[in-house]
Amino acid sequence: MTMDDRKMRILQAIIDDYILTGVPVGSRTISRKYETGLSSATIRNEMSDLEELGYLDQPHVSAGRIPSAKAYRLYVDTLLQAGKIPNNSAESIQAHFSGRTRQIEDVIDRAAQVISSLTNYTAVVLGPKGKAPKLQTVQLVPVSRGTALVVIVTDLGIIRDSLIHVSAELDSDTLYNISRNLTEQLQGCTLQEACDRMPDMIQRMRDNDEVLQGLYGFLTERKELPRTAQIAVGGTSNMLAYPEYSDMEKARSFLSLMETRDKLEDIIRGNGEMAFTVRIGPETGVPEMADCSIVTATYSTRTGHHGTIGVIGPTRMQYSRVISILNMMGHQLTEMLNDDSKGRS
Amino acid sequence: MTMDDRKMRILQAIIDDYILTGVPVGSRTISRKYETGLSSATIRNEMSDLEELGYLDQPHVSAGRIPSAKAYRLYVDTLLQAGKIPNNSAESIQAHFSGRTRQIEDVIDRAAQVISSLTNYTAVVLGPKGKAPKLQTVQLVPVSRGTALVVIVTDLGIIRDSLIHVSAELDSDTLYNISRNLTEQLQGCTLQEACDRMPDMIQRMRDNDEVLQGLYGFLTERKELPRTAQIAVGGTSNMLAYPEYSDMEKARSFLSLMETRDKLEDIIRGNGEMAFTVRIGPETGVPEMADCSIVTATYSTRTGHHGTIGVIGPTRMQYSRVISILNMMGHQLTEMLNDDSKGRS
DNA sequence: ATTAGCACTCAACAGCGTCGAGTGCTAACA
DNA sequence: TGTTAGCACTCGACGCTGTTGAGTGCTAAT
Repeated sequence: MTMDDRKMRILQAIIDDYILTGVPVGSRTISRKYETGLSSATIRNEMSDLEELGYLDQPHVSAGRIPSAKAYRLYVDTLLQAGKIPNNSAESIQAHFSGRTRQIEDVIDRAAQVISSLTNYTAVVLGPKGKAPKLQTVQLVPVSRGTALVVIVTDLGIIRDSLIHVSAELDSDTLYNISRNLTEQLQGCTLQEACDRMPDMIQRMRDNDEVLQGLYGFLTERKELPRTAQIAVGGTSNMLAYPEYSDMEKARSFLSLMETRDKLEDIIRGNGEMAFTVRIGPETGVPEMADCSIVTATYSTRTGHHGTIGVIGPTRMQYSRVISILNMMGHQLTEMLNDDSKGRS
Repeated sequence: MTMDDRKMRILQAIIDDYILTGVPVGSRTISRKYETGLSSATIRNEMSDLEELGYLDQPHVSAGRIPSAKAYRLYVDTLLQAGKIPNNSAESIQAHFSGRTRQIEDVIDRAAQVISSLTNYTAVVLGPKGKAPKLQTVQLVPVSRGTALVVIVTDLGIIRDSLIHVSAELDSDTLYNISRNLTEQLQGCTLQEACDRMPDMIQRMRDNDEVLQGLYGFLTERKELPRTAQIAVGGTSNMLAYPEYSDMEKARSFLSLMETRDKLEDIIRGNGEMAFTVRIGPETGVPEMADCSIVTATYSTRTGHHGTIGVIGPTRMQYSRVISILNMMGHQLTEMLNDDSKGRS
């Protein structure tokens, strides 16, 4: 027995209906609402076949069928092949980003909110990441007598700042000179390389021992922390609205997963820099998400780093809608982050 | 009829038991577990009195009693009067802050996590706020040809940064000179004052028109945004574990409240700078939190600004434990933020 | 190949009795 | 007068039962 066109259409109808209602769908429903040409009995036979082929599951004998992960996979694949991604709601996404100057954190945060409110699922947005960021500028800003703020600008645009102690005598000008010196010597280095070079520099620049030591300590601490990358989550409460999560225990474990940002980042970041990823149920590799799907898209910055935006929802997700929205949002972010007049990367 | 000592002890016992179990408590339980000297019948009479006085509610006639908000209020008040705040777990809080250099955001975030994991309730931590922050330093850091990063340090320590456009000719030194100039003129101003002065300055410093314009735009946008103050939430999923929230709809509205940071800030920030606040049930003024309590404490920075830490839990919260933990944490934060060698304010 | 008909299955739901925790009242007691 | 024992009563929780309805699978007819 093999998959023919009619089976395909019936499967499609079943999936559509299930996505809509969330209730196991029976042969009668399909015959009435979708495939008008056939009687329920015929549909029944086809459904029986589809079950044997692994596309349908039956919660129990006298209930309707629900699509299996395999069915969703097929569904999504044909969806993507056909390029059936509607392009509506473009302007509405833009409308949500009204302000002009924006920090990357704000943008990410906002994006997560917009996506979640547009989709009614949970949205996750990850900041840009990729090859090791390169130093562009190092600057020491005097704050008060004896303390200075370290500002480090990388091509990722991530500013890491921290107070360090400096001797009280160092005035603004001196700090500036040190900064220029440092910038010249370290420009283009990765954080790692900068760390490696510091001991050497400390040797040479005897005078400003204390400053450099402080900076060194700062760098060694920060260099291994791309972990605390920007991550924003929106609409976690949306998931509770779906009957899939009417089980409290499930809901709890899901929410607590959303709270542990580290794990969440691993899950979302996932496989590389593909434009799209759709992981369905078990494909997510996360037991807590056995009946969730994750759809991700990427955006990129001027400097060639990639960020990820993702939606987490029940397996019976409105895939085409979600993919469309993520698509739009990806473009929108890429645009915003590459256009300096509006934002910064 | 009036409140005597025995009634008080019985009420105490009822509250303790209810906090422990979450189940309406009956006269028999009290007679057996707590007030061994009296029979259940006596307790019953007393409970009947307590109900009449408004300290107990009866979910239905043949169930036990549960404490009313008024009872919790009395309970907490006597608790605070007696100064019965245990001082354990001090070291354990310290242990959770291991790293050295820390950004305020990290500290806040971490604090929320620590509190929520220690209490098993939901924790909210607000960054410092108070009188309008005063400018300390303004610095323009060159990023790439034609763009510069604005770094503004205030006595709140909040660094607001944004890219602005500058003419490509301006090199690092020029930017530095402008920065020094700006710093000299604006030091000690509030953001508002700085905004007011800018037009004047733009007149005078013709040369650097573009830079100042950009800065002006930046300031006007930022000055009204103490709203996006730092706020961190931890352990929202904890609440789902309490039977109070076994109702999905309630849980959802609670979670969605936790997601709208603006409202949340208003709720937590609450009344001024009192060392402690305990708001019980209706006292919170938030309908979604009709059966929640909110306990808050404050911490302060070297510069006299105050931040707030809060715990949100069911009305039958372990008040003494929570208050104790918040107390410790408040001290800990105050200490960390005032000690420059460990953190920065 | 499709369809109509029929027997069968099973979750959901409502009704019913039982159980047990808890109350309120009254009468007896110290 | 305050305390206690006893008893009738209430009411949610639980388990059992029968009914209903959606849905299937099979078979025979078209």
